[in-house]
Amino acid sequence: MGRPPCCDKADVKKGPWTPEEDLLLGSYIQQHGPGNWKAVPTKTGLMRCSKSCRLRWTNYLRPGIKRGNFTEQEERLIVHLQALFGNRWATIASYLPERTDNDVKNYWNTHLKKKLKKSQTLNQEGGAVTAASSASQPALSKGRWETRVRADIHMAKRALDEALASQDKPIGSASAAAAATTTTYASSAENISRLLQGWMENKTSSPKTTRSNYSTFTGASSSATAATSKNSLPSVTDSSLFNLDSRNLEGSETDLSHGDIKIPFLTSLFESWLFEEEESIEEVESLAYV
DNA sequence: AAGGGCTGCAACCGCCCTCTA
DNA sequence: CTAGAGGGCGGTTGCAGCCCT
Repeated sequence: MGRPPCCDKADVKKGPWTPEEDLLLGSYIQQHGPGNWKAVPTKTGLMRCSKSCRLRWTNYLRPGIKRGNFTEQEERLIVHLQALFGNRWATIASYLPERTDNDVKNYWNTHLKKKLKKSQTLNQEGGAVTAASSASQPALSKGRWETRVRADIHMAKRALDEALASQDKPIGSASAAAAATTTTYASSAENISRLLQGWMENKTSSPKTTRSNYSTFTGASSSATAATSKNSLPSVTDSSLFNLDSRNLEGSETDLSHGDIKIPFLTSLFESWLFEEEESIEEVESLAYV
């Protein structure tokens, strides 16, 4: 007994989006901005469900989305964040502003899972313990576990810093992204024109027009993230991050309700750890994975 | 060269949360 | 306070392209 579907399935088109549909959606959002998704299909004439429109925008048409291979730093960041937060892809993706949660999720499921499994096997043979495998380790004492979580946060933070430094690009947070609305929609015009151009080229010249080829044309500028800087990293105290309801915890591979440690405790712990002086980092790291 | 299995990713589904009337 | 609508999120599926035999 779930909710009724968001739209009448009989009238709704499904499957891959065409360039024409993308153009319609993109130009509508450029004019009106994202939101009020319910109205989008009727206003644009798209025979798509409102959710499908939102998904297409957030995962694909939205400016500032980086496509293609993940860098080693992004990879490391995902591994650390996954160890910390479990499968909360939206949270993890918020630390990778140019990637969507769907991208991160897909990358995890198709690449990193296998990679980690492989390295875990090697580690078991060799006796080493990696950060990524820590979630599957036997139960730790409370103090030990705290130390490990702390080290994880530090490592994640460091990986993020490294990633940011190497990108030499500013990072966006949800609130800052909202503030950058004007820039965002300005750049979507460029996005759409590139999209169409690519589509035309594909139609005329490419013998192997694929869905993914088409997809690459929507790789857009990073202007959506331009409004913020490295100094305004998304805070772990964001309600989104600590929206640790039962569903989230159940699905998480990292047990944040470990033993007697309750979520409010963790929240304050995270806050204090992240914003206090960076003391004894070496000590923390040396203790972390023993 | 062909075809069967595998892989990667876009899109869908359904549940949950939040907001508003 | 409550119910319903809209939006967000994570899990899963379907299919196009690739790879291997």
